[in-house]
Amino acid sequence: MPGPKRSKSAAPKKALQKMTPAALDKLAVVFRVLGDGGRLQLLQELKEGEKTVGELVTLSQMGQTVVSKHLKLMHQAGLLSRQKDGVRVIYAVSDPMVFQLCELVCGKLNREKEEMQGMEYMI
Amino acid sequence: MPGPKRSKSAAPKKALQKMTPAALDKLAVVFRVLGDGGRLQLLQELKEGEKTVGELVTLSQMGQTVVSKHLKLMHQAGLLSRQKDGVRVIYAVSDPMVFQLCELVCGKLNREKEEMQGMEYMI
DNA sequence: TGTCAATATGCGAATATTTGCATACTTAAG
DNA sequence: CTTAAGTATGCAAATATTCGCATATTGACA
Repeated sequence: MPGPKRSKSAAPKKALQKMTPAALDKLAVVFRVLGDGGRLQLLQELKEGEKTVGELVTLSQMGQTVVSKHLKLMHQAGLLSRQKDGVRVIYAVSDPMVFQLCELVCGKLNREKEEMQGMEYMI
Repeated sequence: MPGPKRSKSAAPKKALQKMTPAALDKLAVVFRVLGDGGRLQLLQELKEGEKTVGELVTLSQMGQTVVSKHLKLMHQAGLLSRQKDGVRVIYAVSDPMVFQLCELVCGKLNREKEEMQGMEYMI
């Protein structure tokens, strides 16, 4: 019996409603869509305002096909709105929440970076 | 020339510092780690407090190997802390920010769901 | 030292994602 | 109707991720 250093009962306190696996999967989909540098770059460009696919291709230096597919994915995930203007298609961020998400994570990453300052002599 | 319905200049307003592709990739990694239902389930269990690998295996119904790997990934991403207790290993959420992230996204998903209410007769 | 429990890791199969070419679709204009 | 610009899509190759078995590692204890 590996030492009783830690009580076995793990706080069955509140019985807070847990999300079902299906709900967690939907949540995961959104995170996965954000989990690509190229898509984050497009979001960054769209932060300044709505843009057409062509404008995003120019700005991002990515191929037209790839940009189109990234935009489609983000639109399907509900992150972007889509509006046709003649032959062009204008995409825009549909909910600024995405930027809050990025800021939260960036904040954490920056905090981690700071913790590393002055540790140049670490083994 | 497809109609000038929309001005060509796309607001070169603020020149707000954009993140480099490398920085965006680091951001993307964190989102990707959150982009898996199994890992979100583990985070959900860990919300109640630190737990050992074995406890998480029991709670999550996932295989030991998979749980161990998910935990390793989240630890590498800086989401979990890791502490040994004899032969056991105790994991805990290292920054409650992850729950803010989940709540933000869940909020959006729920808003979308509500918008769908009363649309039973949609085509 | 030998054994057992808890956790981690190497490896391969299954699966999913990303990318880009070629091409199809759509709309405006001649 | 034909053309051209802008965007989307089918497909296949490259790449990455997930999963689980078998096995290695670690620590406690006899």
